Amino acid sequence: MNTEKKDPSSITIRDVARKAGVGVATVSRVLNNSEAVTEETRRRVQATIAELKYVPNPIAQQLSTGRHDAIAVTLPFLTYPSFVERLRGVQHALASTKFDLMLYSADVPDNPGKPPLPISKLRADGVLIISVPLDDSHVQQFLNSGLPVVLVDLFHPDHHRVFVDDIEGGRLATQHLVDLGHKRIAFLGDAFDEHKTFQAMRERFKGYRETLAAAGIPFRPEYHQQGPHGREEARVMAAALLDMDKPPTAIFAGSDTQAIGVLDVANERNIAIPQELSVVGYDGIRDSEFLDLTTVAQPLYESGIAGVELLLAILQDEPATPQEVRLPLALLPRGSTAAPRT
Amino acid sequence: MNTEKKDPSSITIRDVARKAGVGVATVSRVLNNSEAVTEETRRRVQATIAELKYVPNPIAQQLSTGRHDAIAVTLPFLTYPSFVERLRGVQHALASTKFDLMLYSADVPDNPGKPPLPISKLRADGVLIISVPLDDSHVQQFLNSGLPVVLVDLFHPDHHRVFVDDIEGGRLATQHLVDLGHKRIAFLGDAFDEHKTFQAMRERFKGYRETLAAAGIPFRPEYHQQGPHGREEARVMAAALLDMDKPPTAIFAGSDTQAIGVLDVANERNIAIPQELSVVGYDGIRDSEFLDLTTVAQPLYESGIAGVELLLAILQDEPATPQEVRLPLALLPRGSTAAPRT
DNA sequence: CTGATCTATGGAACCGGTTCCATAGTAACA
DNA sequence: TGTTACTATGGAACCGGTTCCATAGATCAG
Repeated sequence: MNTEKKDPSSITIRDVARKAGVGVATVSRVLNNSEAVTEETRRRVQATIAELKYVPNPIAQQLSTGRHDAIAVTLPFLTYPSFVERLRGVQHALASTKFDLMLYSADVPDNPGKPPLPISKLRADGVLIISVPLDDSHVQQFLNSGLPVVLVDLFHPDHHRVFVDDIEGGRLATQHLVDLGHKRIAFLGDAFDEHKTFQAMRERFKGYRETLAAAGIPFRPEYHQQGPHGREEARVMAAALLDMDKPPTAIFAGSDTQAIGVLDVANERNIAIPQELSVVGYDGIRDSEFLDLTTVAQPLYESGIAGVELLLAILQDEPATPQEVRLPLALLPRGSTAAPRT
Repeated sequence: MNTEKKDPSSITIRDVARKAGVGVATVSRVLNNSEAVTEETRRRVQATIAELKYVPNPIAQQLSTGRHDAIAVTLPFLTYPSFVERLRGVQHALASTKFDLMLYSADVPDNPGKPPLPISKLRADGVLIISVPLDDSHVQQFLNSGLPVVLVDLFHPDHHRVFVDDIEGGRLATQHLVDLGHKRIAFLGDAFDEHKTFQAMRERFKGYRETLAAAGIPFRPEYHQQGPHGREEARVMAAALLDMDKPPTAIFAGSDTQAIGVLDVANERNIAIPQELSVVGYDGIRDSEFLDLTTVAQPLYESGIAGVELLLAILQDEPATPQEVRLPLALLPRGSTAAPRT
């Protein structure tokens, strides 16, 4: 529909070869500075390249080499700050490489159940899957495709991954509250899903229960609220907790977003934080600092960087066994937690 | 370095042609369901394709058609919610098309002055530039490259764009404060830069001054604070305003992020909002709702959608003159503004 | 019934690189 | 000085599609 575009870069490698009086193979060698080319011919070719303002066509390079020089990144729709923060890390890490970043959203509004990406037509050398709960059939597709995959914030035994120890994180948060003297500690988080790769919430909960048990505090099922992720949804769950006859004196929320929902409710009801209610979040997003929220900080930005680095390493070596990179967690005690009133 | 990858998709169009007993041209015709192919041969070819699980190699398609089936999106590093919101719109709009999304960050920490993207090696059919202040030399490069470009939240006379009327937005915010009876109205925003395509802040300021003038309120230069963007930076500017002998009774912040910085300071100093100080923001990010911040809402998500739609339309038609799509603004009066105390 | 027109189809060129392989020229060795 | 082993280089095949162009067979008009 458009035959004669303005094409300043329609100069091909053959034009360069002809003008420089060499063969195309030699030009190609100069471009990839491979093998031995006489210093003199190299200079001549380079001069011609500069003169003609020749730029190699990346698509042709891809076709003949089989490489794409691109990484596909899938992550949930960018509604939560933690995903964005991870993506920033990915972007940063990729910026200093030759790889481009192809972004795929796993969950487009129109099409909630859609498989994250059409693997067969993926034009990338590797895939980074961040926080997208995949079910087994998708995981299998990736394994079959032979495309290198790195999971971030996800777990599957057959895949490389970058992770934090969420059980430990659950312990850190809960132990902090126990240490402050709390006995009535609630957990507010996402609903669990057995069949998915996203297990973080389950593990945080596990750490919570272990710590309660170790402290000799019985687990009270009514103190465990679970529901869809989101600030609004968290408000509803927090309200349910605070409406109880014996409301908790501390709430451990599975994410900062949810913790902020708890703070909203406390604010509405004039419940003093931390005097009347202690709140701990999880993630360490930027807002947690502004809100003076005690939280278990995980290296979000760094996880993006680590994911890229791991993927690039795998692209080179193709290791036989799944590689794992563990990132550290840190409890950041801030103003939203204190000893309970006695 | 890796000669024999597992290659389930190493079946080529010629394999299909041979097996189906037709020519490659016919297979190609079936793939692109172009021209006339007998219903019978079509079926036979399709059966063979299914049987062999043949998937066309996208790179080869790109090479021969010259298309990329990808859109490059450049935007500032994802530090502010408004950029993310726009990106979400882009992502959503692209999801229902055949186009992939290649993400480029204009401002990588390591490399602040770096040109947004290496145009020559851009593997995309078009470019969407969102909120990235470009200087003229970059704009020129794009124009020379012949690559279709759409600007979102930016202005340049030679480029297509999606925009809001920021002068009008400045008027809306200021008029709202004037109508409430304020006389001492400050403006707090980014520093201007003549040579860039990002002119929004200047225009909001222009709307502010026009409205003041129309209301017969003299402009007081000391009520105009400008500095780098950011919540923290806004706190400093807000503090300067509130430290004055005759502090403003209302502050119009050029963005919600900056307005939130103002609220921070008010909160620290126990200045009652809106009784002692009215605050108006700009953008309508999600947090503005939670914070009950009066703001001039612009359609951020929709701007991403509109940008993609405009770009795709241009890809088809290549219109001779720059196209413009204007999106509406709306003042959302909320709890952060009220009449001044007399 | 025959020549003209149309339709479905196949072969081959093409997109623009990379790389295998053959070769001419030179260096090294005996 | 003759033979061998390199080295630098060019030609051509190749990656896997799309599409131009030629052709065989079918259809139609006179």
